Amino acid sequence: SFCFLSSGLQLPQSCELSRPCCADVGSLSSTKAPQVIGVRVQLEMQPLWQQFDQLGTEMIVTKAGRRMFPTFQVRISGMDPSAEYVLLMDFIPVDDKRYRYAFHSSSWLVAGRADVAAPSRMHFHPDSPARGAQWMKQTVSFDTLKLTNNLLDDNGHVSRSYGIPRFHVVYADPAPNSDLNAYRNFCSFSFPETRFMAVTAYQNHRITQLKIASNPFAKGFRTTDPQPPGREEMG
Amino acid sequence: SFCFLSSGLQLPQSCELSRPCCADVGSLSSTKAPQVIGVRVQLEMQPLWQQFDQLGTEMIVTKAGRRMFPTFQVRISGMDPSAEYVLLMDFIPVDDKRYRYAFHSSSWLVAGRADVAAPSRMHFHPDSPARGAQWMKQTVSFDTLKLTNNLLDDNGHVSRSYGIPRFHVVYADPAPNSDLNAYRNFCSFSFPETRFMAVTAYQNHRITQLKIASNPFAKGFRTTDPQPPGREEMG
DNA sequence: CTCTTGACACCTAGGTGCGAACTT
DNA sequence: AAGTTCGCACCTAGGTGTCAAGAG
Repeated sequence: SFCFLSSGLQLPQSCELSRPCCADVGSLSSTKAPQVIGVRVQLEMQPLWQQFDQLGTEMIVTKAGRRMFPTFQVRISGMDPSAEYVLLMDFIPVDDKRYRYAFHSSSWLVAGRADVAAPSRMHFHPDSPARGAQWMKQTVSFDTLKLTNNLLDDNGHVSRSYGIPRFHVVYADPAPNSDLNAYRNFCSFSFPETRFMAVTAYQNHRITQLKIASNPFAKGFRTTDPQPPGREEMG
Repeated sequence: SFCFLSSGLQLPQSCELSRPCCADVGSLSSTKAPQVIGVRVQLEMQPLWQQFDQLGTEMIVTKAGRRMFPTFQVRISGMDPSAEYVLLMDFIPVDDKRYRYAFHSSSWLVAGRADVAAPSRMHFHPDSPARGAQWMKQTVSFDTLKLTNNLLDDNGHVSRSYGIPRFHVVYADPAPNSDLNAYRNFCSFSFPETRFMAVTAYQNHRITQLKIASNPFAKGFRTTDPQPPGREEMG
């Protein structure tokens, strides 16, 4: 019943979902450095993400910044344990449309064309840089990352647009002139179930209820009805 | 009235207080690397530290770990802005004695010899490593550092001993074989007013009152008497 | 009208000294 | 007796959705 869920949304062609994303630099130079070629990334809390995605995930954006929920967390393997990496996230638009929510049909409707999308800011993981062994040791969490109104562009027109997180693994090449081969030294990942609509207030009541049910910080809004076992505290 | 305050306590000779501390490696090889030779460190919250020191600072140590109050914070200058540094703290004994508190005279009395002091663990500043420009940009705070019973040795006999924080600036030398010249690449600092007695429970009631008056987390124990203006929230 | 902002009650998470209970 | 540990009430600091008010 959500138009954007059944419309076969396509991500930019340069990005193969949940697989290494090779920037569109031409086939001749698409070789990746050995430090990133084997990197594999697995999304954590995938069942929760899917649960949200089935309803049409909404994320609140505010001027001061609001955390994402669910939190973007990944498990990484295949790094060079002794090599240094920087981990980043940004957000890319899924389409160039803006939406409005039709309460009578409980669905999102196209409501015009989005502003020209300026590249979103890069969010460094606070532990960057660190060695591969450190990153692979445990789940990497972007729990302190905050979404703001200026997320995708500088016009403050982020909300009602549809986007998806992108995760970058950048090998910190110590070689001089390593910037000449910069495209070889990174690898990007996206997960389709993490796409979301940026909003300043929740539209879909079922999304609100799922947030309240699964985000510990929203426990104050839970009713006394016991949750189904195993579904609580998933964030 | 505190014996340890009037007894002319001396720090290890290898450490010149609040000045660069050259390890005792002999005069021939005492040259320091240019990245650390000019480093200057200034203690923050010095008036508060002095206020505590005049009463005889006590710091709670627990099994799980307890923060210091006042917090050890410094401002750094004279680093090479583009060089990488690691910042550390440890704790060194001021003497080899153990103490007990005599409530009738409100003073600490020598109560025996301390255990053989194993080297205390090193506490890395969580932002390490970082470039000099980053460290010098703002106050460097060790507010998350926690004192434990195993602080100075592994026998659990830390309390009732007298120690002082030591702060290390280590230049992360990228050169191969840099460990051969390791002594050249660091610089250590101590501040006499930061010395303290490690305790598992406060002994001097005036210390307790000053902690309550100045530590925001202890606000629940403050009486309704207004504090002298400018003395509150000093931590 | 649609959308955004800000104050608010209610949480999580964790830092305080207190005092009873415990250990030696 | 002396020293340590642990649960506790009371804080700080900050993450929730709600709802009224504001902005366009």
